[in-house]
Amino acid sequence: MEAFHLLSRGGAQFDKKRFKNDVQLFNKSKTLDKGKGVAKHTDGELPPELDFFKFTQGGPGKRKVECGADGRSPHKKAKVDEDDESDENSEEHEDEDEEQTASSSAPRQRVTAKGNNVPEHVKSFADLAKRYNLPSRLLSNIAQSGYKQPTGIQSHGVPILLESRDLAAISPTGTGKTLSYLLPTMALLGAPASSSQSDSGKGVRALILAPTRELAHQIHNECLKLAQGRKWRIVLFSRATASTLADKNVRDKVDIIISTPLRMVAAIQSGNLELSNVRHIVLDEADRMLDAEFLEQVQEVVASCTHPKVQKAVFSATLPANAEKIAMSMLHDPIRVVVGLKDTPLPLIAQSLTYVADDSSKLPTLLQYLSQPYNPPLLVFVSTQPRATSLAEELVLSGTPNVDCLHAGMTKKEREDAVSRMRKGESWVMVSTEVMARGMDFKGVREVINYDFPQSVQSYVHRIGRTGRAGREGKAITYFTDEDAPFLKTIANVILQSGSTVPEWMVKLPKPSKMKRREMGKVKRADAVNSARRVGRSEAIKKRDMIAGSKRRKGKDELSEVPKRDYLEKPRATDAGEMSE
DNA sequence: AAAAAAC
Repeated sequence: MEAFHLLSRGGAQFDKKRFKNDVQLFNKSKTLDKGKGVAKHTDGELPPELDFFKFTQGGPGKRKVECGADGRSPHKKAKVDEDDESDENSEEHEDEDEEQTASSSAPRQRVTAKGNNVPEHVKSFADLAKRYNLPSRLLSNIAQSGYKQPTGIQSHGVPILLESRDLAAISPTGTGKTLSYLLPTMALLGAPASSSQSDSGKGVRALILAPTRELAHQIHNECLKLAQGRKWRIVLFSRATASTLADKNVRDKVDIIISTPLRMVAAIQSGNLELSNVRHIVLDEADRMLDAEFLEQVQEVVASCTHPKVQKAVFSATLPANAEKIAMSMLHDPIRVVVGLKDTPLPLIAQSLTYVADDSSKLPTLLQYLSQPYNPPLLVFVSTQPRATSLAEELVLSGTPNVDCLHAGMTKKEREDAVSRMRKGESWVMVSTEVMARGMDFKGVREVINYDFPQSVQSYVHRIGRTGRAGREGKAITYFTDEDAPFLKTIANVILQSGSTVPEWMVKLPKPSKMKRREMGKVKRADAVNSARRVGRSEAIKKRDMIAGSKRRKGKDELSEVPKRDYLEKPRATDAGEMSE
């Protein structure tokens, strides 16, 4: 572990023996597979951005060095989606992203596009601008935001949306989905409603829905970057902004609303919102938006968008069959674009599983992990709000510096503050629930720990997708107990699929039986009842922050209270804001 | 299969 850390800073020689010992120390954990993640520091291995075979199916066993100097796979037509049988009515083309050059940081991924008359993808933003005559201001804002080459989903998805087609886009975490829908939406809106050039009718014209406030906020920020220099009215919907829209004159000038579903439903029902002029609807994290709890709300919002020509698009890194069915039924003559492998984490993320026997062994394991070098900020996922609060508290009490916590039981302000500390790099260990699992783009996050086992493959993929963003490497560790055993095989297969390795016995486990699942359900439910009380932010953290706050006012050395750990890297600021989902 | 999140 330490060896890895030193290596990742480029400061030491890779020592296999030492590394092996460390792995054994961590029980069954396979921290890194065959040097993944340290490849660029060892001789003879391709740096990840050139390692296209990471994107082939079947894990490392199949990794062969048979690509040419340009790294192109000779088997690029090989099908890897089992549900890709050809369809009489659909046109299909596949290719690997050709726009990516060897110097590009983002790796190539296989892209498939299915549907009628699929528009040709573009190779660069310049191509895009030329073909669709994009506003120059929009283009310069894209450049200003640091986007250089379109990612797979951008080069394929943006033309589809610009040609006013409906789209279901499936692209891995951290591959720039947000820009893929914001750019065409803004281009198609043409001019702000408040400008004289606009003849687009009155009222909101675009709607973007996301499952959490934090994500809506982040999308809003991205949108504002693209909007610079023009008088776009882009509203992050909240109780406060909703009430300002009660004024019809204000409402008519709004171009884009970004919101969570329930907030929209409330506004619609209050009669203060008119959606009949909406021309573009985007569901981000579409599978989440279409699951049981959100579906009705989303359907109500979509039904309120009564304009005859509404373009709809859904985006996610994961889209289980049932969610896809619902999504496709909402879309009109859709094109389905898949980048990489559906429901599969990025190969850039080195994944491992760590056995921790039972719940009480998790904390010692984590503390031991934190006592060794790690790359802050570290994101730690737990299953419930009370567990988030109490784990954060335990960590603070154990002397771990800069521990933070984020769950939906906290106040809006507490949540905003936590995200802002994270963006500033002030949080070194962030304990959180599923609320942070999707879409959040903290560029500095190199490590994710699933302290509690994820409840679904989708959850796993999204949680660990908080690292390995925009072509960077990442590392994800998942703790599992005896109780998690029934679901181990499923996650092990996902890990294998994305190019990390797992012990052989895991894949040989029997399929989880329904009996076992039911038993687990009982245990978990009892657990939930015991801790059902509403929890706020950890008292220990509040106290710590008060102390830190008063120190900050006196001087800038607010860390003098916590034990110095000079082996800790300085956390990177995580708000560079180039690319997000 | 279940918790979290949404107001």
